[in-house]
Amino acid sequence: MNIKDIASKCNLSVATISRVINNDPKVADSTRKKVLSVIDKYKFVPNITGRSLRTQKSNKILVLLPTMSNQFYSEIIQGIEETAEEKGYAILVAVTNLQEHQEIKYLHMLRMKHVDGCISLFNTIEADAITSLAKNYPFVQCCEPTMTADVSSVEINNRQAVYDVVKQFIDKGHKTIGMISGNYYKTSELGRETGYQDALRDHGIKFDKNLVVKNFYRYEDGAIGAKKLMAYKPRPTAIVCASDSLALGATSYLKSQGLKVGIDVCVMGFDNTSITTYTSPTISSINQPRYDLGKESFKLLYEKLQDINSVNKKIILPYQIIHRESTGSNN
Amino acid sequence: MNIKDIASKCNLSVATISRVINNDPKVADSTRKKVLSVIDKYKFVPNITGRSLRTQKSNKILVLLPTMSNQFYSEIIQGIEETAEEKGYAILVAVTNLQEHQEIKYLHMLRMKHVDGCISLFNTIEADAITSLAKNYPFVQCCEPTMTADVSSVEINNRQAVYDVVKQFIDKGHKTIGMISGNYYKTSELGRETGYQDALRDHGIKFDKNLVVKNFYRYEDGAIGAKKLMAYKPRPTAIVCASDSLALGATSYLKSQGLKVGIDVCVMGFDNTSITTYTSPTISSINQPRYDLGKESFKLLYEKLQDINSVNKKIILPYQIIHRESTGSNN
DNA sequence: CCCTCCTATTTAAACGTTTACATTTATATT
DNA sequence: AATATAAATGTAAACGTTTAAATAGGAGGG
Repeated sequence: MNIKDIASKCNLSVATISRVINNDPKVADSTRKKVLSVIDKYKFVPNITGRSLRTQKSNKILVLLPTMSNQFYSEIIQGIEETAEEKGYAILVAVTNLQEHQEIKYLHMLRMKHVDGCISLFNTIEADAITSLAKNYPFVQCCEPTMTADVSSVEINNRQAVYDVVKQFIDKGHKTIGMISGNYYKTSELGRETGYQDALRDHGIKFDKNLVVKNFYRYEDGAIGAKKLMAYKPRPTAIVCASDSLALGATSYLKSQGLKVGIDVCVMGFDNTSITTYTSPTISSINQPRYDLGKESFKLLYEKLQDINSVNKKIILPYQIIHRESTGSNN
Repeated sequence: MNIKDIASKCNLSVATISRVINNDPKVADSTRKKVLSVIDKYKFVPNITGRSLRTQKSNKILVLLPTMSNQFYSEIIQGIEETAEEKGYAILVAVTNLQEHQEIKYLHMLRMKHVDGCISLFNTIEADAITSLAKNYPFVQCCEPTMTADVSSVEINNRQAVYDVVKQFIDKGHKTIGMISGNYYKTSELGRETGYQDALRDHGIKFDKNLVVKNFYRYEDGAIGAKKLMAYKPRPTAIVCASDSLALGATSYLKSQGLKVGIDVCVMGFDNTSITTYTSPTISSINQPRYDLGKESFKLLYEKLQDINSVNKKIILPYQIIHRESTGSNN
């Protein structure tokens, strides 16, 4: 069943059928009604490949993830998906596992026209490559824009978020505050570390690099980080972590040492993933507006899909600091 | 740059170029070499849409997920992806959020020929619909085959897994064993509950439905379930859960009541997601071979892609019971 | 030198759309 | 009624491939 079959059943040309399908106003109401009824009767659905070939559009966009096993991305994808669907785009999710060759392979889909555009949650390729990619293809970075690359992006103000948290700690009387971070050396991570340093500086506390432990983002690394920090003299009374898994690992180490988390030592996570409420104590965290990060990313991409030469925008969305038991809150 | 351009640069017809691209043996070695060098020189990549239109194949398969926010699916998808790629298939991930209309929408991609086949991790539509779908399109169910549907599937023996766990508990002297399960009433869930009942029966313990609490699969439901079970007289000394999140919730409730998990009460989870090692105590769990579940699913799908009339197979893969602190293990 | 039989290559149709352009039909204007 | 204008519909090319069927070019046999 194709458009030709429908045409012959309607005693019309394929062009008219196509016009009805595409809501072209230049077709008589009576004709339109007849065509629609036949389409409905035979449950005809236009072949997307034929359409793609003719229009040179796939109406698909690629969403590039570093990993599937981070709960954080789930809601971002939902935000992208629902917004994209409204505009007639389907999404295709690919996972790089932080492998550059995988990333390159998937980005190739843009050049091969398998997809019309791409929203990337994490890139390992260098800034120049990103800039040139973004110049030639609809491309948006979400949460983790590549520094110095000229590209549209959506993120939160990571620096300010950690700044606020550290300031709150200081205001509450904490004098020795540690940080457990990662070793990706990417925008969000560096922003968070800068926020930490800036807050200390602005409140008259001297920065000591021994109070910042950098490693991977795994649970274990949180525990290792906490152990190192607890060896510092005087013992830190607050720790801000660059992810929830780090905060969780840190918490577990602190508990194992008989320290009361939220009383003896406060711990702040990052991303507000659901795991923060599954633990004892529950973990305070910085919430990113995940759904909206996805939604705004697609909106930016859509501008590029309409006009590849449209100006690159950098969108910053608000975050929230959520206090739970690990920072002494009881709710 | 299309196949025609390459042809004219080679002074050959498009047919020959196409043959080279598709490794057709009926082309002279010298010609092949020349064509390949030109293709390489211009970095030509065949347009997939043109090919799809002509061959009536998309070389894409759909992977249908109930949710993105379950760590469990991540590795299954990886197994599918890597196996699919070897055969030249790309995967397209879609999320139903357990909404039937979403599921129907995505399954429509099969009929619309957007994808050549589908591996589904969870279906809500009825058995007859699955059977008829599987008869007409390459379709495989992974982990959660629809009962009574005639369809290829891959899963573990859920009944046996729980049977083994309960038997181990009994062998260790436990007399009162509770279960916290879900209320999906799907194959895996019912299998797990049957395993629980059968193990009790086979070892002379009378089944009491008050020792099985059914609710959602959320963390909270684990806590609620544990609370109910702890009210039972005599107090259960072991609990087997239908998921890790339930086990986690149960554990947190037990701890809040001053009970030592792994000593006073043993808790067993299901799926062996990474969270089981992030908690204190660490949670014992039943491991499903996730990567292989994905891999074997694609292999089954591939048989269907080759011949839609090939016989439906049911593959059962092995599981492992992983003991951690929550069942008294100390490693 | 002619014929047969391969092998290598070309030709042209087909896949299912969309759309610029051409044509027909209806309506309005004089 | 004749003409101009607008609206509705039709025609045919184009998108980039693959692949039957046709054809050309040799090699080998007689």
